[in-house]
Amino acid sequence: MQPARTRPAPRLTASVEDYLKAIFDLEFAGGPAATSDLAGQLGVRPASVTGMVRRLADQGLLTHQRYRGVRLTTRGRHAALRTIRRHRVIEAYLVRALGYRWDEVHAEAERLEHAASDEIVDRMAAAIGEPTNDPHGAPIPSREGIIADTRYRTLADLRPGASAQVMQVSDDDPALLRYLDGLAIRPGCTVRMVDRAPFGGPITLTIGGATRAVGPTLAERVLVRPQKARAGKRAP
Amino acid sequence: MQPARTRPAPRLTASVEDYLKAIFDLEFAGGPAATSDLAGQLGVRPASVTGMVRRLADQGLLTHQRYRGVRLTTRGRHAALRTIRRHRVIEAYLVRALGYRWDEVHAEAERLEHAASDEIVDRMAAAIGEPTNDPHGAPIPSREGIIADTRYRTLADLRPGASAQVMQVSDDDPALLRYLDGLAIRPGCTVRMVDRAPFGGPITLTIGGATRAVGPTLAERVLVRPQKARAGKRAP
DNA sequence: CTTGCGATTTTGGCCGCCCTAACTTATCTA
DNA sequence: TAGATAAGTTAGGGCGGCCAAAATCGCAAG
Repeated sequence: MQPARTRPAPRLTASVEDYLKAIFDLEFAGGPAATSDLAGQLGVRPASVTGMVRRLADQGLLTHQRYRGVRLTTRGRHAALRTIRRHRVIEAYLVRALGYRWDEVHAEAERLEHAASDEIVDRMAAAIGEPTNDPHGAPIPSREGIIADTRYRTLADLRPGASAQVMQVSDDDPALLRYLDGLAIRPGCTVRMVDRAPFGGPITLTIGGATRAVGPTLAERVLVRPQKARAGKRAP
Repeated sequence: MQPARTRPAPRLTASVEDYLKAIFDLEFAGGPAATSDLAGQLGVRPASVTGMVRRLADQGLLTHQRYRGVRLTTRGRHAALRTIRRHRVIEAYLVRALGYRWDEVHAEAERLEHAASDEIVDRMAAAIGEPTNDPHGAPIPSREGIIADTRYRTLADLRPGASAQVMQVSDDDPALLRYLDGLAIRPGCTVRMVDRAPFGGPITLTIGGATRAVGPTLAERVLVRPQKARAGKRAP
């Protein structure tokens, strides 16, 4: 109600925060974010994206080259990281403090991230021991907006015989998460690629001694860090 | 994005929830809620209230008699009570689980109540032992929308010599809450009216053995339940 | 019964954010 | 090099939610 004197954080709308998050993700996946990709990610029409992009460019949150996509400015990136921090801390808190399952938290956090203050998010983080990653393995940006930008490979990239540690899984599909849980695929676990059939065929893995077959779409959604081959681990 | 098949809870906007809450409060304070009172409570212009009221009447959440104020329908009252439950559970949770002070929670809850699901609110309530009242003493509606409607008096109504138990204090002014805290006036404590000066003069009380003087505006914001006089309590 | 005043409503406008339909631009391929 | 196609943008609307200004109503006092 009162006009801000110094406007430290002009409080963006939920929609704006969603756009910035989506642009951040697309930029992370490589290059500038395209209008149609943004539209797909956000569930709106490309025309709506064009309109919003113009407003965000006016506010200095991103730069836009017509027909060439958008890039976040420093301000835009910081705003995106604040929202991402809120989202991921909330996810972690829901699991660790309120007993949610990892497949239930994304939707809830998607709404709470726009309403929760930085204050409450910091308190949540403190209450669960300042986690560095959300329940799906995604890194949590610091209060200052610094995020680990480690690049992982997907499970689908592993060569037969290679072992890897699962680092992160995609968080937005509850059914996928429940399925992964059943397979015991979760951040921190170790998997070994046994065989990869061509033409989108099944991928055979061992996870904790058990052998499982999964499809390529699932494998692409699991990020891993390959492990150095250790001679004599299993067959001396 | 998908059209709801059965629409169990059509998810109201934050603004609509605020209107319903405000109408509920005004109705509780007596009679139908007037346009200008609503405008004052919500911080908007009367013209805006008229417009919104028309929409809410169309949705069957309230009835409106032109120039005569509004009343909630059963549906509207239930929606209001769901929001109030969310608000008060969140306030209680912030204090009991995240270490907030009671003067800090109102503003935070005011935003979170519109984003939090009934699910998370129920989990919060369970985590802190299903509280029946929020930190300021206000009763928390049940999951089914039932709320205790006990009517209290204000501290200003007490006669000299009368004792009372503090039941509830108004929650929306942080400075008032901090001041009350300093006076040790909080729900559950016992106060005794010593003297009441006329013409808005000071009100003298004893609280836990200490004698304090407060103004009438403060006293009107403290709700109490008068106690039966017990002979020989202090002066046998 | 009339008049005046405060409360209420109507009117018209603005902004955010979304849509469809139609048009423009970039790029790829024949 | 000229389509064809995909991607992006413009134009024109709609709805929610707010506002100021103007018109209207209810009621009480004369």
